[in-house]
Amino acid sequence: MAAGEVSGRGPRERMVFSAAQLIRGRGVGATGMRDVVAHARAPRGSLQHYFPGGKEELVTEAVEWAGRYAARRVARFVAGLPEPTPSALFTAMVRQWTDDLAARDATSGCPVAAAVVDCADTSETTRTAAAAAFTAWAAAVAQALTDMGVPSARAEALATLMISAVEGALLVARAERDVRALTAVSQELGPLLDAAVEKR
Amino acid sequence: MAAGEVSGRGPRERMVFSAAQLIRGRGVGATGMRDVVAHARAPRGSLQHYFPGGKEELVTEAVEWAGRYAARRVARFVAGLPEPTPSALFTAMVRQWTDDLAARDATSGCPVAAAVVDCADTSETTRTAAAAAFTAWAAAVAQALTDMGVPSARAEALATLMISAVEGALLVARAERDVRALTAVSQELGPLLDAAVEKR
DNA sequence: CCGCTACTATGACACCGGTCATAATCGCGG
DNA sequence: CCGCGATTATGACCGGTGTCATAGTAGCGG
Repeated sequence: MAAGEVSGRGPRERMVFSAAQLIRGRGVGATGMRDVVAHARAPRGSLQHYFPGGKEELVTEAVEWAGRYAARRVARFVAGLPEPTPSALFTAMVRQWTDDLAARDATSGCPVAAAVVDCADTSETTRTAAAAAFTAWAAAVAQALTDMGVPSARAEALATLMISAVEGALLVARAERDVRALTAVSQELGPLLDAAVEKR
Repeated sequence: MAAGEVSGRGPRERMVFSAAQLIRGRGVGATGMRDVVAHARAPRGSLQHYFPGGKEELVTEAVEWAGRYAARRVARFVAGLPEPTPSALFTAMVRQWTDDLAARDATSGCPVAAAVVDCADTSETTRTAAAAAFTAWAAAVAQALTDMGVPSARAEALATLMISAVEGALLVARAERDVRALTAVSQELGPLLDAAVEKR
């Protein structure tokens, strides 16, 4: 979710990416299809060609994309860790967001969160996609935790805790236009996470 | 935030309440002013009379109302606790949401979160109101924690952690139409919270 | 009854959104 | 060059939005 890269491969992929980008900034309702094609520098006629399901399809796919992205990202984080501890992973996750907030003046949040808020009870398929996104993300985190020695029973619960904390802190941080909440969460949760790895 | 009470005092107060109710369900963008007056059973003409600032004013006030409500609620929770421990307070906070989700099939979230997602970068005043709402809520929690013996330095950080965790878990729970995330968060965070009270 | 303020009623306006209909163009195999 | 499917272009439509203008009513002090 770098800066504003739009040079992804096909027009279709670009549109999905742009949709995610816009949604996470203004919410689903305020994101128009015309805005998406403009942002993706894609032809407007391609909308009804690539997304015959209309806006709902586009939004859903943007959410799915975000879920895959987050999951991939976790794997990359743990790979790049000096020494893999749960708290280090969590710090890395948080840092991604603090960097993102700083880079764009806290004008963007998480697209999945936006989709949940705006579509959870109007579009069943979008809601399901959001749930899947969270699940995929959590699975990646849980996997990383078990690899670090956390009993798999707790790993899942801790993964949802981590994701929930990040997502919530992101909300607060955006409202306050201050990274404070994110760093606080990272700080306070670290010890708890590390304490969960089984000593051997 | 009981069920669907609309019999609050004046028409103005009812409209603010209804706005919060609708916003937390469908988001700000999808909530029309006409919907609000209908839900509040208030005359449509009263809109421009009571809220000359238009939708922005109404939304902002709904957010402020939600913030006050959450803060008040915390005080009531701690008052009703058998024995006041941080984990017990957190469980009570979580339970309020699980009950709410169960009562309405997970069709509603937090109005403040919705406002952040939809208005954070379009309306400065609404964003500020959301920040104030979180701050008020956190202050109430932090106060409760210090009363329980948590050093005031950590109390603030823990309060934002609690709020972030609840808010994030609420998002996940709504997406999954399952209370799981909320209970997991409550479960995992409890010991950490209780460990923060200073033994004397 | 008057006058004044608080409130309500109602219709119109300008605007914008997603979607559809229809036609044009491209690109390539034959 | 033809044909044909994939893509793009464009304009229109319809429903819905927030907001405003204008007029009406209610209630009360004098």
